[in-house]
Amino acid sequence: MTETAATGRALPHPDREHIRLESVLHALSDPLRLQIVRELAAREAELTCSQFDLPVTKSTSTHHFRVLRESGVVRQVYRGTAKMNGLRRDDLESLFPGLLDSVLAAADRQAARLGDAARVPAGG
Amino acid sequence: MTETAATGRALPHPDREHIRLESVLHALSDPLRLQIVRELAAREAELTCSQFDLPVTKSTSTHHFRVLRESGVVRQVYRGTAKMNGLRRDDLESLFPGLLDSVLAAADRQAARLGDAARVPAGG
DNA sequence: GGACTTCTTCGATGACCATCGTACGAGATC
DNA sequence: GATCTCGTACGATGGTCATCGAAGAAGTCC
Repeated sequence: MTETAATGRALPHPDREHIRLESVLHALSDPLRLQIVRELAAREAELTCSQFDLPVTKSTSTHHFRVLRESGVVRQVYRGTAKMNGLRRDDLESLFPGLLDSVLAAADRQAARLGDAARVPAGG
Repeated sequence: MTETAATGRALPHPDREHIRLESVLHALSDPLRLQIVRELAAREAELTCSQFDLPVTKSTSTHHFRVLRESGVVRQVYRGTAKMNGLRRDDLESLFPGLLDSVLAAADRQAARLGDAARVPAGG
């Protein structure tokens, strides 16, 4: 099958009302995690952890995804052996209107300004 | 005199183009620092360090103000023995349009939601 | 000049964090 | 069931960070 596993392992997520601004800002203040969120936003789709080309080992990668999940920025769901990551846009928008978009726009701007372009903007 | 000292001690600030989004987010991700920024924004004026009622010692306070200054969030200027703190609204707005306001609005919203009200919103 | 106020600097401390490597667990495929 | 892929868990490590207390520097006021 193709939709077997999502049932097996469940991951702990904070409820919408437990998401804290400080935690979200902290999650986004790491370059790697900000990068992850930017790609997630740019693709507007759920992505597996391994689809991100991160310059760190898998352990470290797991760590960063967990920080993003525990802060309420992303939602993670198992699909077979893969773990799908999706931005919690609705929850964030409801709690902090405009915040995520401001941060994403700021990140795009800064990337363009610093020449880090060719990463997310166009969509690869 | 009343405007003697501003000349004496100068404090290092990042130029506008050296302000990094990640550093700003990191600076804002600490509850105490976010509190400082909220008060600064609410009062729309420069405030001395001691006008903030922070539940920490002066050393710690100095530390937090320095993080805010070095990340480019606030501008600090000596005025006699006091140190005036002002939000770098223009610089931040120019670099990251809408970001600061989103964060401030998010902070107000969260404070209201969590019952931390009576702090900044009304202005005392 | 002496006392007072305001903030700084230094050293220490305990917490947290980003990183790694290795070993393991859960599904998928054959 | 063997094997492969994807991600987790654990332990270690080096770095940063928030915090404090005590001593000091800069300015103001009498």
